[in-house]
Amino acid sequence: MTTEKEGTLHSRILADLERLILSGDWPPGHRLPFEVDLAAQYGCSRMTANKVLTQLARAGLIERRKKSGSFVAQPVAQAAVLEIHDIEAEVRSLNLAYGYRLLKRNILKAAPADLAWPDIAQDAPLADILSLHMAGSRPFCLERRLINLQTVPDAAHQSFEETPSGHWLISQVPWSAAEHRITAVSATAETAELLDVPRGTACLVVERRTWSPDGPVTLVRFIYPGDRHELVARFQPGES
Amino acid sequence: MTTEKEGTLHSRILADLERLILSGDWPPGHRLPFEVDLAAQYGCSRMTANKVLTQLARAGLIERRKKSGSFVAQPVAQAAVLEIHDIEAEVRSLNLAYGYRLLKRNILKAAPADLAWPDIAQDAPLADILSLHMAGSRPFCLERRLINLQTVPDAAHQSFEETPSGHWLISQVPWSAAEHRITAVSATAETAELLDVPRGTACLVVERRTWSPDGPVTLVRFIYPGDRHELVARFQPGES
DNA sequence: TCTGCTAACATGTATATACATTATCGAAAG
DNA sequence: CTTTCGATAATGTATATACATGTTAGCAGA
Repeated sequence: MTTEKEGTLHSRILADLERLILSGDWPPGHRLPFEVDLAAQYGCSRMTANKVLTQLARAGLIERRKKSGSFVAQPVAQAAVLEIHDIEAEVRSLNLAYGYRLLKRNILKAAPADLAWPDIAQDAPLADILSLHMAGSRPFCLERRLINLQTVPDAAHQSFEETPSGHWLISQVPWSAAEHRITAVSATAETAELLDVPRGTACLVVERRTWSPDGPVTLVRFIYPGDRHELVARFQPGES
Repeated sequence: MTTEKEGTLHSRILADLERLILSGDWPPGHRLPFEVDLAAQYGCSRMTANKVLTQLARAGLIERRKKSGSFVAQPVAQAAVLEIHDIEAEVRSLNLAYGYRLLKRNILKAAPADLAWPDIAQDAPLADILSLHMAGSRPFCLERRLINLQTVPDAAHQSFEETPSGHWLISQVPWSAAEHRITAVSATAETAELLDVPRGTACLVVERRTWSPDGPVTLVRFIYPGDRHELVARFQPGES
């Protein structure tokens, strides 16, 4: 009855239930108390219990069935949150000076042969931008970006000489869905030279496709020297 | 579950606000109506408006400030969901036969020199397991795992000759927090031989640390030949 | 026995209300 | 002119209540 936790009733109930589930005391499939019982047990109203259980259900920890009650969910496939940082912020967090260099910029009348973008028509007009992000005096990351000019026509008139295209795009396109593919490759001769690493160095490749409500926006491929970079993904059950 | 039906007031307001934000009609920084105004506008109570806004805030679409109001969030740091699949399921989804081979299994009285595990005391007893996951007749992924015997003492008595240690652990340790680090490396001579790839091949390395409520559970490093594997992370605004 | 209706039960959604919390602004005090 | 302090505005949390919805169990009737 006396839970040592401080704070709101809501968070106290939440913490209690989470602990019981995460610790395994309540195994998957176990039925938790009904809303009315929870309310009685904690001396709160059913609304409060309902909100806690709803939140647990959203977090995927429990499953709710009408008439039957609420049950501890089966531990499903882990979904970890991968934070894709802004490159400039990432460099600065390493206490290094950030630099940006535009290497190439073309307007294409059709998709390039060396970078496939499945969502795009073969003859879609594209901007094709190659640039380099620097950390201090060393190359940090090579960026190759295609922008769909049908969705973002203004990109055709941007030089991207000073501003990284990613920054500019964020200010243009509101919210978007994204998909990331992460692979490893050996640096080709060209890549190795641009990144100033030995040829064949293992590199981390992050390919991101972005959509806005209006359609595909951009495909961007980042190449990081693998020994100097890592992505971090965290999984906390019952977060938020 | 939260797949609200079309009819409910809650979901109608939610859909409306989401559309306004995602479409860019309300750009980042824009202040949305106060709870009382929303309630008036939709003819509902403030509680209902509050729940909708709370949900949008949890989804990361808006930011709430007392006294000031609620504002459309900046679409900056993208947090994408990385699905960490079970290896066996992953292999089977490629329509290949899954195979497992235990290569080495030791009980250590102290942390090994070649695989750092920051959360663990230097003299902690560990199980050290090296195994290979096969897809068809070819090596798919090399797994090196340390298990903290203080948290999972039973691991000392498991041979892991037939069952991958990951499967066994899931049945032992209920739920857990995890952190993944993803990097790229060139295959060492030993790695290359085990994976049956040329020496120096770029490989994707996924290192996962797992905690249970009782303490650190396991550190595992998966090495995939980079040209045969990719990780996928998706980001959908307004989920959960 | 099988079917179909009903009653109950648990959750889902919504309302009105109350008071707590907190950031901000402006006015009073130093 | 600066600091402090309180009023105010907005959100945060909680309550009691009401009715809707979907699911199950059990009972009635053919």
